[in-house]
Amino acid sequence: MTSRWLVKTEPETYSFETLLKEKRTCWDLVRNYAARNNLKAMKVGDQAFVYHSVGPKSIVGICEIIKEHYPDPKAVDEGEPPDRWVAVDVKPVRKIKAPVTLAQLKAHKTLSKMMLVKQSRLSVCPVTEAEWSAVLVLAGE
DNA sequence: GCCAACGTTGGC
DNA sequence: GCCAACGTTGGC
Repeated sequence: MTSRWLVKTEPETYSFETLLKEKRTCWDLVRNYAARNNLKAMKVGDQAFVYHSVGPKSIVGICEIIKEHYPDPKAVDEGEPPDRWVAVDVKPVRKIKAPVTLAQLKAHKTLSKMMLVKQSRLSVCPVTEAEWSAVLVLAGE
């Protein structure tokens, strides 16, 4: 049973375009327990929307989990216990046809209830199957 | 740049 | 273990 997710990133730090170029990356630096728990629940093969949290705030693409959670190396470098913060590895799947903005999500009956909208501070959040397909519709797919 | 909402910390 | 104070984040 695969699940759907949404991960946020600041395009200046790490954009979806960079992921497309690099082909895979370590999704690290999550420092929030709720988000961390979501990372831990991710399985290989799960897909996630990639959301740019600055600039035009919008969902821009899809990535896939290729390695399940392991200790975040940067957190360990900083002296954190290895079981505290985790990272996963992801690869890009594709760019979506048209980015879906936060404003669009808020205006949508189903998507306005998304955890991304409700709990804006959560950087890794689950997406339901219904939300997943509704976003793709807005993306023109 | 401001302010509201949320998370985390620390004192009791 | 609770709650107030503080710090940080994110939307506008």
